[in-house]
Amino acid sequence: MTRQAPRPLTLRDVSEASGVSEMTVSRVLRNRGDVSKATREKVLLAAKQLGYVPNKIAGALASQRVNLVGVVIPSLSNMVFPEVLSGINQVLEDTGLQPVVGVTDYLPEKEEKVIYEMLSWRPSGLIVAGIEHSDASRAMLVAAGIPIVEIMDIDGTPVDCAVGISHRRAGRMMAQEILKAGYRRIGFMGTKMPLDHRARKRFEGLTEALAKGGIEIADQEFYSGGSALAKGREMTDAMLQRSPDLDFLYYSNDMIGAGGLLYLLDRGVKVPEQIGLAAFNGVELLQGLPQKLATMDSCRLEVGRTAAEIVAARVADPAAMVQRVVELTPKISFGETLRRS
Amino acid sequence: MTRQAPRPLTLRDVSEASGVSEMTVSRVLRNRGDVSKATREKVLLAAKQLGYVPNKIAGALASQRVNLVGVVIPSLSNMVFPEVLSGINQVLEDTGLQPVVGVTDYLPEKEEKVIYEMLSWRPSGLIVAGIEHSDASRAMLVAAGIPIVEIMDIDGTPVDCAVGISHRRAGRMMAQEILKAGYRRIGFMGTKMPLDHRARKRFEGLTEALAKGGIEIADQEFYSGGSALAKGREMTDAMLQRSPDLDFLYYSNDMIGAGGLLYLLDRGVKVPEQIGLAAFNGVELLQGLPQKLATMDSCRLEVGRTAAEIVAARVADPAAMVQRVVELTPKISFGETLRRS
DNA sequence: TTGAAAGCGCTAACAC
DNA sequence: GTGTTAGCGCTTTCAA
Repeated sequence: MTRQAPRPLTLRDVSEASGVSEMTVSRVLRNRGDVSKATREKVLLAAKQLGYVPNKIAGALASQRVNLVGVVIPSLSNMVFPEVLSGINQVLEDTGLQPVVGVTDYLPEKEEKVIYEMLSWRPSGLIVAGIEHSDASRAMLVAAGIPIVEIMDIDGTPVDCAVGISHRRAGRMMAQEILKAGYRRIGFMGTKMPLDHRARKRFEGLTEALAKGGIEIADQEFYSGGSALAKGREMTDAMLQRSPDLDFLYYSNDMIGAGGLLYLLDRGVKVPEQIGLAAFNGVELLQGLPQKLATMDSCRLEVGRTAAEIVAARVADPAAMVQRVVELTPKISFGETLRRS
Repeated sequence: MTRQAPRPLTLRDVSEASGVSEMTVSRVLRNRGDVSKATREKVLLAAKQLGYVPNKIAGALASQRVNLVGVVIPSLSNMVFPEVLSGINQVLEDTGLQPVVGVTDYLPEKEEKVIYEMLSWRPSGLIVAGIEHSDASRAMLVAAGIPIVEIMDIDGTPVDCAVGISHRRAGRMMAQEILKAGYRRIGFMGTKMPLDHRARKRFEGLTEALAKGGIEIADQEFYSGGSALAKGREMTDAMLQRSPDLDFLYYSNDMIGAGGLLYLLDRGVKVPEQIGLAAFNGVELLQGLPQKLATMDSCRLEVGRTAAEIVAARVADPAAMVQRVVELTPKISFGETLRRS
């Protein structure tokens, strides 16, 4: 039942097997410096035959260089974060840098822990979702002395760099479209927001811009946990029971929006004539719904790509000039659930 | 624009600041050995004031222990893998072990690269999705001398341990239900399968068991890329145009199944009377659909948890007796799209 | 083009 | 309870 744990191979083993000094073996394996073709081949052969896998721990300690980039995100179950990861991956793949993911579950204490753990591996850079952090987290980030990119939100003061959209502005933009379309009795549904700062900012932007048009949110409902699609149905049902006169429903994410849409269609409600709908994120899923939901693109892939590019540039040249705050512009997609004026 | 990169703090800095030897500082910071309360507090204070973050690279090299567990999965955009990760996380959280994720995009060459990179960090264990690997990958896994758990598929010979369901059996189980319900003209839709061994095995199990009932797949269609929900619609449309006499559609995953269901409901097709439907995975999303789709649970959370438990047990005690192959049983959920006999 | 020596920051093992 | 010594497996630096 026990698997024998053989002593892992070292450079020395390859050195002895090939009759070449450890130093030269190291050079061959890293493609550094000039090594004669003959030596190179001897070394490569020996390494392959032995099945040698270099020890990056020792390498990193000796060279003081680590090809790791920490990525700290709140969740993996919300599809938006894997998408950001994809963008990061795409860019890092060509740079020799490797992302290492940490998940915080939206908890500041856990974020502290994750950041601490990551920094203890001395990564070359760190990408962190959100621009709000505990004092302790900020202090660690500042002291780390590596490129830090805060992503997905630019409403605040970044530790170092920030890439993302303004969620307040996104909320305002949607509010303006809602007003322009002539909707007046507006209901809001979303996650409980104490810790989801981006959802909160969208809500604030929305209410602020609606207020300028002389309108207040007529009803609101929050959820946490469970199947978002099902929650969208439930909340929509509950809200329309309570406030049957609503003519517009804004959902803080696409999944609950999709649930709401399916619910209304089931009921034979005419969308967008009787009730208009809009959501947020622009997830791919929406493409398959019976009716296209109005939403806003949160630029997830581009956020990831840009953040990774900044890190890569700064790793390559610590003095590189990079734009400190990159604001991306969410595009509204009107779909078929928002009356056009 | 440049951020000064201060020399990172070392144990020595804490030692000097606190007037305690490096060794004792190390002991305090790791909660090892007996240290007087007074010393401990002096050290902790100094460490906190300086903002010291231990260097795990040096620690790992010195102690020959790394609290990392590699997790190799094909994709992050397919929700099933984040769910497995959740299970792994839940268990590892209490053990001091940390998952490190690598993504292969279903490509064997990339899997090799990812495994190689991971092993070069000398993790304490490795969890790999799938039981099919290139010879090179297998060789590395065998030679690593650490606990290896292959997950999500047990139809094959594991390198070390395996946890998951039998996809062949899952395919057979569903076929038996389809036959029992009296469906006869069956269409299959799924991803292109050359590299998705689990989907292929489900397909094989399905056809095999149908054959025993004297039935052959009447039509089939494969896709890759794009929004799965939308693809489900498109494929269903295409297939029913081509083979209007089908009375059952089997989808190799829930997303395309959901797309197909929405399509049929749009068209006013009576499900499951006119056409029966079934899919695979048991994702949460299905809860919000207008009609509950028949599916099978792939036990993702439990797979993750069990794999992590095995790794944790073997890390704690390399001689620990663990079950080599853990077969979980997928539960059929009949939903409302499969006629009951 | 190759090799030898020194040391990265920490911990195991042993002394006191 | 605390300190000292000797590496961990590599890479840097310098010499040949």
